[in-house]
Amino acid sequence: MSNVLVVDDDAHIRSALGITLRANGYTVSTAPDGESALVSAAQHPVNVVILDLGLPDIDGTTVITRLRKWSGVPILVLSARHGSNDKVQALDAGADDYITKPFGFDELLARLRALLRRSLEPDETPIITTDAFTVDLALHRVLRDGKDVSLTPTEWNILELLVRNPEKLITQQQLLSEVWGAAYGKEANYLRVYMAQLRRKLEPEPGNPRHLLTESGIGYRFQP
Amino acid sequence: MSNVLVVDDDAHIRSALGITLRANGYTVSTAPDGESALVSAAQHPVNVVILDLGLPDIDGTTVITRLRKWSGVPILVLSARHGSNDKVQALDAGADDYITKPFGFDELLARLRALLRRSLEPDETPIITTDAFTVDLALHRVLRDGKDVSLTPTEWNILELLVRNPEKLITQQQLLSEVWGAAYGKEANYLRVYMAQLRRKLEPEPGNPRHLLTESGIGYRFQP
DNA sequence: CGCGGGCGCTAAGAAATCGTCAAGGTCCGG
DNA sequence: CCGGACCTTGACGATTTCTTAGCGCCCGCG
Repeated sequence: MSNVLVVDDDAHIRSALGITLRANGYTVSTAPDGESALVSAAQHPVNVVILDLGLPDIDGTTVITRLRKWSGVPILVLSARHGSNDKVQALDAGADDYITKPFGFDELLARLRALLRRSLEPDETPIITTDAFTVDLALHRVLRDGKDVSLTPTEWNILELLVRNPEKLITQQQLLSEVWGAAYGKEANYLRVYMAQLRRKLEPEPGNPRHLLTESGIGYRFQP
Repeated sequence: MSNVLVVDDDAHIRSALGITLRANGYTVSTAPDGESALVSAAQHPVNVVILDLGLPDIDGTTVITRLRKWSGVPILVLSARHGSNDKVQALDAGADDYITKPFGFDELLARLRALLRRSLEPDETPIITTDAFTVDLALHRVLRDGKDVSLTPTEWNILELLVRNPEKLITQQQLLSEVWGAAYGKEANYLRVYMAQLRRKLEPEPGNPRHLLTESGIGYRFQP
């Protein structure tokens, strides 16, 4: 989940925001002043910064400017000041949004979601590649020699489970209960049938598999 | 220079905003209601939209939702309502910022700059083309051999979901809950009926589809 | 060497899913 | 009130997928 850095000199606000944000699934770090905020932001990656302008050490606008020197992280400004001058300065310094106190938590959360929606990286497609074939988990697709291979639902379920755990041994029990259901603990025969089909569709040499390996008596393993 | 689309039913506000924006170097187009706003945004590229929520024809959040179906353009909402519910709904529908009236022009301009800073490139054309047909997501139109194909609302919803996720397998559950609602998880034969109709209208050879593919037991896939 | 268990492989029947058609049903404008 | 557009629903063979049984192989073991 997303990581939020809360910068505010008031310990009560830090605590309240921290609790609310954590309750909504964010991980939270806090800083009481500008210097420590900049240090904290530099030390571990942050997805969004909530920044109170009234800091004891540095001017809030300066914090924004210094942060923007090296980071493009979205910044949401909190401020007690309603004057439009402050807003313009903060926004032009590089802030992305500006809320005046008092504010509603649900509005703050909605604005946070809007900011994170923008900065969410173009979704990384989990793609697994081997010498012989390519599995695209997001598209739900398998390629071999550039052509896509059509798998039945059961074949796909087995392949997905194996491919999501590369090099890891998956026991027959795991496979059976994951794909067929908990009641099918004894039907090891199914596995032989479907592993044979998968190898026939994916392995260059089905009789001598190099990626879908058998661990005799225990289960199967996917080798990238 | 950046192109701004101003959507407001009040001609005075349109005029005042237009003058102010042009004085600041923006090019401006305007729309008095939701429908014309959507058409305008579809016809020529827009860098940012300023949207009043109180429109005469469509609900403001609906405008946002429909725009977001095909465009990632930043949206700045103007509203007379201060209630946090409205804000949350608009922001979660896809808006990027929200100002309540009355507002200062300099604040509006600063927020506009903040939005434009993030999105340099104008949005891409939301038109998907295949050998057989062309789908214009913005205008809700489908062309085949240069001729308009008329689709029913349900047909369009299905096609849109598939076409917005090219090459991606969409499960029957996804299609049913997106198009009919979450309660229709089991009515898989609706899909068969409508996929047949879509193929009859769009595929050169409906019995042997090349773009609207079936993944037996799982769902459907659009192949450009 | 003979035996048995686990595995690879095949194929046929059973079951589920799919494409297709057509018969209502509903809603709305003329 | 009627007609048309649209959505539901049921039924049918055609196709795909699942299940099950059978056979031969390899390998460890008595």
